[in-house]
Amino acid sequence: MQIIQVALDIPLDHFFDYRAPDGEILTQDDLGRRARVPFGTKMRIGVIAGISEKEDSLCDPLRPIDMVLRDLASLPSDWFGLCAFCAGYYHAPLGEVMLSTLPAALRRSTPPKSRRERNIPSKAPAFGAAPPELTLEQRDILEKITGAGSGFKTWLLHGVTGSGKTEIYLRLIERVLSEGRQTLLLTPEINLTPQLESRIRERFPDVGFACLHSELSEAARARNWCAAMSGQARVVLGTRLAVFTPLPELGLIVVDEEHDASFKQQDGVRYSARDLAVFRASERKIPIVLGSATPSLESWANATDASAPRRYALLSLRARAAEKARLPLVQRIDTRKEKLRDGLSGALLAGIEKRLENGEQSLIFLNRRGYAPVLVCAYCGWVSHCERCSANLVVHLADRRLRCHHCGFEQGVPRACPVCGNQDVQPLGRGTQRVEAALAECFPQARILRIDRDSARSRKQWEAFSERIIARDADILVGTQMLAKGHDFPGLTLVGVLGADAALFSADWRAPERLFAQLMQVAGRAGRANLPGEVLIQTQFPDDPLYAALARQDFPSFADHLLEERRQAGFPPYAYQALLRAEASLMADALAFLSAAKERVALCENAAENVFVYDPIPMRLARRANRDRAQLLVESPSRRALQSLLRLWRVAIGTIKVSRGLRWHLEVDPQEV
DNA sequence: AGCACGCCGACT
DNA sequence: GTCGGCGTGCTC
Repeated sequence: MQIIQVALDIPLDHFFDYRAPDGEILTQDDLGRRARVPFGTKMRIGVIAGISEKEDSLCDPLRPIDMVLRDLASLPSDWFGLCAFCAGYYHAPLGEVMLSTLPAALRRSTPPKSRRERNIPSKAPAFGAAPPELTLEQRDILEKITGAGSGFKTWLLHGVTGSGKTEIYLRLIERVLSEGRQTLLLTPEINLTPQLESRIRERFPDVGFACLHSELSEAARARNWCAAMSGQARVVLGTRLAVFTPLPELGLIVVDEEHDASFKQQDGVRYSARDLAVFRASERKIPIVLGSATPSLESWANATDASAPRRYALLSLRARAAEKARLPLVQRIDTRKEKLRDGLSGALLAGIEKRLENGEQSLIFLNRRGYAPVLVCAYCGWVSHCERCSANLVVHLADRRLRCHHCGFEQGVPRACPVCGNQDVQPLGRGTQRVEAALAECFPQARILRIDRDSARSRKQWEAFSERIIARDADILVGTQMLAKGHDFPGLTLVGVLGADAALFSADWRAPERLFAQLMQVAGRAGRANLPGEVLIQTQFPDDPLYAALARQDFPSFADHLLEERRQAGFPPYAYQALLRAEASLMADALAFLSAAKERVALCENAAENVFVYDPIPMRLARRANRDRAQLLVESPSRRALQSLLRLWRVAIGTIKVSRGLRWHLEVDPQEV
């Protein structure tokens, strides 16, 4: 009798055995097909992961598969390999990995009808818009990549904004297309970078193209995913979830903005799409290009560290490619010496004034939305604290609400202090709304646009803003990191940076690296066309090496400096980490669970050798939405050692009796510790 | 993870 | 007398 192993979205490490549907015999061709199976009292969709033969007498009484779904081709074996690697490395149940990476529509029995074909692809690639002339540097880099052949190699392409990374991607894609192979292009948050999509479509108008991201409708996602799997789509552009898309003729992977934190999945299976992409390229024996103006320190170390194996090859684009455009001039404004008006220095105000006179645009970057981060009572010291979180409620004056940015709780802004009744309640600190208001007062004639998650909620709104900016229908832009990504704004010649200092002294030791990347990115918004750009950074610490390196636009020396610090401190990338996180209604329960887990490390034979286990501690945001959160860090200089401990440890943790309502999960290579 | 089974308190 | 609380254990 046939035994069919079916992967189901159940947090257990094994598959479930079924027999074939009555009167049917499955073939190897059914491996990788979806199947509807009875499970408990209900039907579920799973993936057929194994077919074997066993003598009838040895078989447990198995339930039959209800139906093998043959509407789609079978999932290919390299897809199984990728899922298995992901499950193994991130210690997630394999069935959960396999099912959660399928488009939701395919996890149901009746996937959406494939509607009329859109952008019918012709197999022969036709090329559209004439490509721009390459610079010497670009040509050199392309020669290096193509000269290395079509086998596995990881390239780290380091190039500042505007240096022409995208053109390199397009040329590589062109080449891969002409070889009859597919390209997978991963990008962080697609709604902020619609111009990448349009550039690809323009350049390759007759080539099958599909994008994959969470803003697509369920049906569209399933359709595009199928187009990728069938080979109809030759170029696939997507966010992190697209790394799992089956691509039968994959010839190249590109990860743009490879340092971006959004490549790491933050819930469910906590994988890094960038790292999985490198694995996938190595398995498929194809090249992969990681591109960034500010590579992650992990990648930078892999490409430059002389004391470690060089896993990546570094390619640098130093010059801006576009028409004689120069790097922006970065200046620091010492706010200890200057008197500020509503947080704005005279130099910055003068700079804005000048741009207004010249009909150019200014951008004020402040990574804090809302009007003010907290409301305080000047009399009794009451602060607007969230009832459910260990965080303050942010003042949103636009709609007179206090809002928690962590749990969504909100209430009206009180007229008086809820504790002592004093009327003197004041917003403390500054967010984008407050800066917008201050600028409106300073420059009543200016057209000011505020762009943050509150004002640009959808891709549509964001695009409408973009169009207004490009049409010069705005003079001053105030915004968060949303503004740092995306479109080129040709009229923009001044970038002002406010409130960046906090990241220099953050408890999160990755904060400086993120700040540098953000500032580099936002600085790159200034002066892209023929107009030279200027960046003014307001700071109390103008001598900080971060700002000094930024003023020189010198990522390599800043990265080398940080890497040296990390090496001495034994931090990643010179150590490998994993976190065990727990959350419960009571902090004591979460901590008790983690302590029990720590004790069980001793049960893991000698796998704990060379692995350091810290003590359980409350998380930085200790309480969120009425749940107390704590974590336990484990760390090792050896990835292998860490992995072998995690394998045993996870099983041992599973034996801990947990009180109802306690949740836990393991996170490998955490972003924030 | 769901979902059933199961064994003890306050209600028509 | 039952409706329902959530503790425990299983799902091929």
